[in-house]
Amino acid sequence: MIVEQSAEERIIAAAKAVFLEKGMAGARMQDIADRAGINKALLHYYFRSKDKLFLIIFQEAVMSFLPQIQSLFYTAPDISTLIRGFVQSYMTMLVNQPYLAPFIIHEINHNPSSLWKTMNEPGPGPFPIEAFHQLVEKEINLGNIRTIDPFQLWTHMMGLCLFPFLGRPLMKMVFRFDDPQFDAFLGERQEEIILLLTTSLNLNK
Amino acid sequence: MIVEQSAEERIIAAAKAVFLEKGMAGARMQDIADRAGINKALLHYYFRSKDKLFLIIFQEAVMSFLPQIQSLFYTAPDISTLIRGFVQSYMTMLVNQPYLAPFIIHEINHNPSSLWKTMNEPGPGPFPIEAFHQLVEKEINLGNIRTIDPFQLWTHMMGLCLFPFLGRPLMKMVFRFDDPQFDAFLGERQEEIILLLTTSLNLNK
DNA sequence: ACTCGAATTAACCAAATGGTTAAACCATAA
DNA sequence: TTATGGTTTAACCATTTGGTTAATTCGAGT
Repeated sequence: MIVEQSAEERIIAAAKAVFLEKGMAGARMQDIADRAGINKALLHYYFRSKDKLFLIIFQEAVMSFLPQIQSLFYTAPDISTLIRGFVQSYMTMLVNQPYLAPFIIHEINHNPSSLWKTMNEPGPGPFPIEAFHQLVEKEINLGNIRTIDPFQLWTHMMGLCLFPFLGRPLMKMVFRFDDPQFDAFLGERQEEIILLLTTSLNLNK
Repeated sequence: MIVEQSAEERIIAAAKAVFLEKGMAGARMQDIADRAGINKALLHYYFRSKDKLFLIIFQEAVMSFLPQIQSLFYTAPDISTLIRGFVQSYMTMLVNQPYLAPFIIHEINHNPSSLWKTMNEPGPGPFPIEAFHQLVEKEINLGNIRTIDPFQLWTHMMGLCLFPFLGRPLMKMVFRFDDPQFDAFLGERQEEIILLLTTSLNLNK
């Protein structure tokens, strides 16, 4: 059954699809209108310009995954819990929205300053890097993990999880995987990342 | 002193700069012409179209780093040597050409099929994933490293090295780093990646 | 000095693209 | 029934953009 949807909602959905696939520079207002099944003028009636519409989509994209991740960094009692929780929930979310990460990263790369505010202000708030920093240092002092720069560890966690989604087509070429094979690979990857990090940090006892 | 450069060379240099910064969709032929200090018609005189020019730049970009990496994967006698050599030469190259990785990955993501051939044929040849596969299995059988899927290990190596370059602006925001701080972070990262991988693989003896 | 072909440019063109306008449509309240 | 106000559209506009043309400049060979 088809759910009733207002024109505005259909526009948002269409814009999201087009922007995530083509990026700001590659997206076309006409494409969005066609996809939403409405006249192009209606786009400008609801959202004044391409930039305005893009900003809304970008904010929505950021909000759709940052908050849940951030809460983990605030609440996790120890590194082991944080790593497990992060890897699992982050990769699950990425599997469900595979275009999200490449989109956000690409747009930030091409317009860092103007999109910065968007990521900090009202919505998600700034990333709680301090909380993570303190947790890591606490664990080091307790002798639970080896000495490591928290920034390096954060980058490990992010890079290991994100890279397969940023470079999926490239990896499919190199590995000669089809989509099912790649998805299986992603499924196995969660435990592998957790294993890699915990063994190297001396958490495996 | 200014080195004499033919118009064609200046065009290539300008095109490289513009394409790497803005991507195919965001690049403008007029920008390239201005940057090269020549008339726009001359672009089409030397290179027929934007697509043709783009393809040349893309191929040049791929060729400027794939070959040296590939040779490592062919010649390394053991995993330990491969990891050290790869991380060091790969990250050095990325530091020197920070736009390269985001550019290639983004363009492949947006046109996988048509750029595929480019990456395999004449130039670099396909990535030697088999050689890597065999090396890893040999080391596992020799008991030198723990059991691990070679594809996962490959992804670890790539992701750990590449991610800071793909997400640099994002990370600068989260870490609140300026450029010197981030570069210092990158400098320390080489040894940290090597440490992470070797400890987790039981190579630290 | 002159010729000839390659290099270079100003001017131009057609299509694409973001955006606007004025009219038409349509539900609802008086 | 008919105002009324929000919604939707066809037609249009100005600018941008990739690409072309025809003329001009320039340098090497005669």
